[in-house]
Amino acid sequence: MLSDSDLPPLQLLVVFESAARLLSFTAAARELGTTQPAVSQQIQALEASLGVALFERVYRGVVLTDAGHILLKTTQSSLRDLREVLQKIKQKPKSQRISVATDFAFAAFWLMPRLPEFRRLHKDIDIRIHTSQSEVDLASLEADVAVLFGEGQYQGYVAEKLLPEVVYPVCSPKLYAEFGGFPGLADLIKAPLLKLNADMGQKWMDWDLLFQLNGSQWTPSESVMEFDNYTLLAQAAISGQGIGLGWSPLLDDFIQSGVLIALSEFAVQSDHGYHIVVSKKRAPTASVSAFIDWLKS
Amino acid sequence: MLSDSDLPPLQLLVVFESAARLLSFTAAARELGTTQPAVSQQIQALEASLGVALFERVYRGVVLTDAGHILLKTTQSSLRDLREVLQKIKQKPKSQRISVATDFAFAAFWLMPRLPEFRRLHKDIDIRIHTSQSEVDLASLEADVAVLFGEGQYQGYVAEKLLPEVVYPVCSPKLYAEFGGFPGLADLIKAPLLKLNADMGQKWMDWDLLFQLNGSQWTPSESVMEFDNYTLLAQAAISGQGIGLGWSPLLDDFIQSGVLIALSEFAVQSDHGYHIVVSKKRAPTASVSAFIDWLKS
DNA sequence: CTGATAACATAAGCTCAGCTTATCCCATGT
DNA sequence: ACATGGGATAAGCTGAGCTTATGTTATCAG
Repeated sequence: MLSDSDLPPLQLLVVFESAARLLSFTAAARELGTTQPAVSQQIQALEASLGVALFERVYRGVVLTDAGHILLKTTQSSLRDLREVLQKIKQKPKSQRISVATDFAFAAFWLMPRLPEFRRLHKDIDIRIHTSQSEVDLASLEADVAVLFGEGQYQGYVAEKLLPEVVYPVCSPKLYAEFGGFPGLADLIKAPLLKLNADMGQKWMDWDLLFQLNGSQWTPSESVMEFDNYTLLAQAAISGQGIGLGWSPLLDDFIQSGVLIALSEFAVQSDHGYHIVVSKKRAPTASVSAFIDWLKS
Repeated sequence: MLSDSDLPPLQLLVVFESAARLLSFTAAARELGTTQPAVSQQIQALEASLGVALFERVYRGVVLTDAGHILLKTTQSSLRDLREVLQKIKQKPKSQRISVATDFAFAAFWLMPRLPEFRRLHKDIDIRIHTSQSEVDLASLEADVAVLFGEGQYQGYVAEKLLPEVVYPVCSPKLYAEFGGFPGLADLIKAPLLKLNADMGQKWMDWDLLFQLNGSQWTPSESVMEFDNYTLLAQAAISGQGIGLGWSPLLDDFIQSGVLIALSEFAVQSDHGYHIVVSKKRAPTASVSAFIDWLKS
């Protein structure tokens, strides 16, 4: 239904509005950076397409007809509205706010503690974080960038390794002292072990694999506490309820501050890790690139 | 302050609105009667001029960005407003209402009695009459057409003779009977004479000139009543207060109905008269031409 | 009264914006 | 693996929209 067959070239309305406001084709030409004959011909073209006189030519200028007055009123308001919305759009670049998708653990232990630094460096960039306990669904999520744990293979996306998966047992200093340390792997199972349920689809390192990679065989400890949520597991470890698996660099801050002790001699590494993932369909904006550079630093 | 340097070419907004509504450049091209590459390039030009992406290109089409949504809303309302006002202007041609300038006498005695007939013949034409007792000031009056008494010379205007000045004494049948008729000019001055003051700038026939044109010399009657307004003079004649000068065809209706008696043997004609006067600056519209044709009939 | 001035109208010529055709690329569906 | 749809891009053409030049008219000033 809406089509331009019933509209004259709209640029003619811009010229009309200027001439009608200034009541002079010569003045309009000056304002529009063109010439009087151009304005004269364009007004003529507009009047011809409408079949209505918009101006009455008088000595040294023009005056508006009734039809001209009516058209001026609407044209001025429409042009004003359009100018305002175009100005609004230009002032709010799409790249000013970026959305980041990641899992809960990375968001909680790594990103959130460090985000103030990014914000200090980039005051004009607003970060919105989408987190999920389960595997992030990239297809339905329109994030600008994702930081995901895994192998780094996502169809339609480019993934770049950010952090390798380095895992080691961690416990509180209190528990460590209570058991007199853990010189060997076999000593670990004397204490309660904190286990993350891996049935959420996440390919996380677990105790079984850690023992294998350390050249030993995992035998279930008599006391194993299971968690669905890594943050709860970490809290349990901090409060001395058992030994958990710590992922570098998620728990680095706790280890550095002495809240947790890393049993680094049992550290293992896999080919998994956290990756920066962006869509192949969109070149990253300047803001997204700035965020990615900061992640890598 | 308002200038087009801050507006993109507005035709781009027409193309944008179609593509945004249909969410497809190909469909927009069909609607606008052009081709998909043209639409693609125009949208790109618009996005480049704004520095903002308005569409996200997806499989088999496009979706709007936030900025695109904002722009669509305003563009649709502005285009709708403009379409409506342009339609309104086209439907109400300026030529539907015409303004006629004339003097009071012509308006009162000739035009107004006949106007219903014109209206019956032209139901779509609205007449607006501007009258004046003094000489009509054409320069400041923006009438479409004027009917003026005079010689027919007006700078910047085309004048066409409508009615010659034919003047004769008139009186009421009562007065005529009271004086037993007026066989000769000399008999006229036995009765009171009604005189129009000519100091208004109007070049009207007066008693002096009428006597001269009848080969006699005007000697003031003992009883002369003067009037500034011809309608009052006519009323005085009708009510039997004296003999007045009647202008054909202004008083034709009264003579025909017997309200007044024309002393036709003393009728004179000058080179003055009523003229149809139109501006050289404007070709008459169809309505004005219809009115002029009707005047002549 | 004459000449100057301002401003719109018109004519003719030039040029590049806006269109076209052709082709490429990609995602999806069968 | 092939077909299809739809946006992106390149290259070429043309006429809309501009320019310069000139004509016309009304008004003003000397």
